[in-house]
Amino acid sequence: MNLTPQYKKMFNNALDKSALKATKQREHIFSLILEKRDHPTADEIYTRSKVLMPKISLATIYNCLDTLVESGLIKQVNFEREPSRYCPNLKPHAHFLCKKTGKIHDVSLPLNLIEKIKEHLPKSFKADQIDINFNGTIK
Amino acid sequence: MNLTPQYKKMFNNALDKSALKATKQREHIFSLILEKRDHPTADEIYTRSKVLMPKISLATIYNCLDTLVESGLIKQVNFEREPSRYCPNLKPHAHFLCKKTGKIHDVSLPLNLIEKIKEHLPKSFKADQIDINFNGTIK
DNA sequence: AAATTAATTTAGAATTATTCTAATTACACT
DNA sequence: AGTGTAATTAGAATAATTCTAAATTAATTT
Repeated sequence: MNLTPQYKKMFNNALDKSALKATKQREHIFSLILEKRDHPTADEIYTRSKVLMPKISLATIYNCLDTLVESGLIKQVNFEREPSRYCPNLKPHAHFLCKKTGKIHDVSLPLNLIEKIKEHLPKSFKADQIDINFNGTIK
Repeated sequence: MNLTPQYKKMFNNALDKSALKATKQREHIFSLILEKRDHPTADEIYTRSKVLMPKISLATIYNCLDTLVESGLIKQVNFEREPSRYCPNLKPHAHFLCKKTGKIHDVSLPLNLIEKIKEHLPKSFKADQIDINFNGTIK
């Protein structure tokens, strides 16, 4: 529940820019995602949130996660039919899901590689977002 | 419900290799996905299947789709929290979801570009699959 | 600082996609 | 044709997410 001054500033700016309010719940959830960078699901975030904020509701978790994604503070990660996960890494990167452990790992990618992939889009396609997801195992 | 001889052979081989049986339902669903290459959901496939096979059940649709994916005849495509979609294009390609129309488009990619992306994985990461998904709009 | 207003949170119900269960049917092999 | 195992089926169950409507709160105005 304690954002560093930089993150606090980032948090306020991002919400301000999207005309969203800085609430205790949003800040708490953002800080939890920053703290343990393990791509938690909404339900895991719900459990962690209740430690310090026992009255928070699951609907609020979903609402807050949506607004944090919308304001660009976190990213939503989706693998197949699994529940959505959330990630505070805003640098260009891919995700790797290990079948054995079920854990997701960030794989950083150079921006110019991502640009290169985008070059294969037809001219009329304007991409807002690109998701690169690997499935496999880690020895 | 009529596969060309090539696809029929491909269908039988793929199921054989995985020790799965060639059933009317599996063949029907495979042929529907090949026929209208529009990335349908399980529910859309259910509706289309019932035209010629009115007694087919939704559970069978899910079962068959899973076995077709498992045997490598089709690919499963997932975008965010939307229902899974299915794609018969087995060439290396990405998917582009247009926000305006909700339609998914194939974007073919050279194999060597995909190899290049994989080079960024740590040595111990063995990728079985890579999904590249764009979100955006088409003018 | 109190009042206002619109956004946010909340609990619980509702929805949606998907999976499970247990009985029936059909494929592939002899 | 008969046998054994895998697949299909209808319907119930589950899991993740969204919706609803009332209560609360943040930010703004007085």
